[in-house]
Amino acid sequence: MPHAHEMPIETRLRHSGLRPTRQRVALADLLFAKGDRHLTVEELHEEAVTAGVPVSLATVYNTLHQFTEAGLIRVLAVESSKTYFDTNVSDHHHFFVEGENRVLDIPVSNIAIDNLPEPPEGMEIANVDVIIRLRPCRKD
Amino acid sequence: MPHAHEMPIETRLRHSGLRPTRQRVALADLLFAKGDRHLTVEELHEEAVTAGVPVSLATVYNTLHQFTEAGLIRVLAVESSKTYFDTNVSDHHHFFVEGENRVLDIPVSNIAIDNLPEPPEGMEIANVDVIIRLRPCRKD
DNA sequence: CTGTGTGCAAACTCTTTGCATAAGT
DNA sequence: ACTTATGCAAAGAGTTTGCACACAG
Repeated sequence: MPHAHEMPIETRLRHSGLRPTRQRVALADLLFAKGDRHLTVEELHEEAVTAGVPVSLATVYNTLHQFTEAGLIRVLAVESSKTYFDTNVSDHHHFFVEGENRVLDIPVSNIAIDNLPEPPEGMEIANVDVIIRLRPCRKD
Repeated sequence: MPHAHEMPIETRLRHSGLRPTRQRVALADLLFAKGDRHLTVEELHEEAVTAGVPVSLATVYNTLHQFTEAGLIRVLAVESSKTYFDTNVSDHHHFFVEGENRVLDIPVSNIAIDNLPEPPEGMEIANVDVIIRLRPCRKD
């Protein structure tokens, strides 16, 4: 189920220094209304237009980057052509369905990584991404 | 040290159905001569030109994809703008230095992943990628 | 009103493609 | 000779940017 948010979107935006404009509120609604999502800019833009919010593509790009900097969403590096944005910023990992280019959450409790290696001198770990790539089973 | 290869590059290419042309041999030499590497197309192209092999950018793209299909190298999805190629196709994971955009190998023996989740019905795991993103330590 | 945000179109980066020329076998 | 590869330039996808107009406070 979609997890309840602490405060209304307007307030969350304001706290991030973002004025709650029509477009930003509409995009945030689409992003956060239906639970955790994994979207490309193109997909969100299409949803917005379909939903009767004729936002421009450039604004979707800008907005998603602003949301990312504000920590409301995060970027996923699953394949090197499109950028995917994840509305779940908590610690978790992903399945990626090859061919379909679909991203699925893996609940963090399911994975344990042991023996995390020492980062090189002068570096610290910013974050650990695990991507499990899936393909259809071959039936033998 | 660079690990010894089983057969000369010419032969490896031929076994993959690739004619050992000047450009392909030169690129393979650059890729495999100095141990495991993580390169973008641009970087390899520049190396080749510097080394006196005036190969075109398009050919580097084509060649790296052919090598990838042949299983000689593999693609890394570390960030969604450039494609990185890894000359080490064995099972291992990566550090990614943010800011510098540098990729480093993590010896596989250092990481153990427990409780790999069940893939969804009809899917099987093709491969597991772990990317540990690094940033400079903050000195407090 | 004043300062931000938005939309559009143009620019930019990375990558792929088509076709004539060159190289491999 | 015959086939495949290469190079160039043009096209294509995704993304960013500059500037005039519109909106929020």
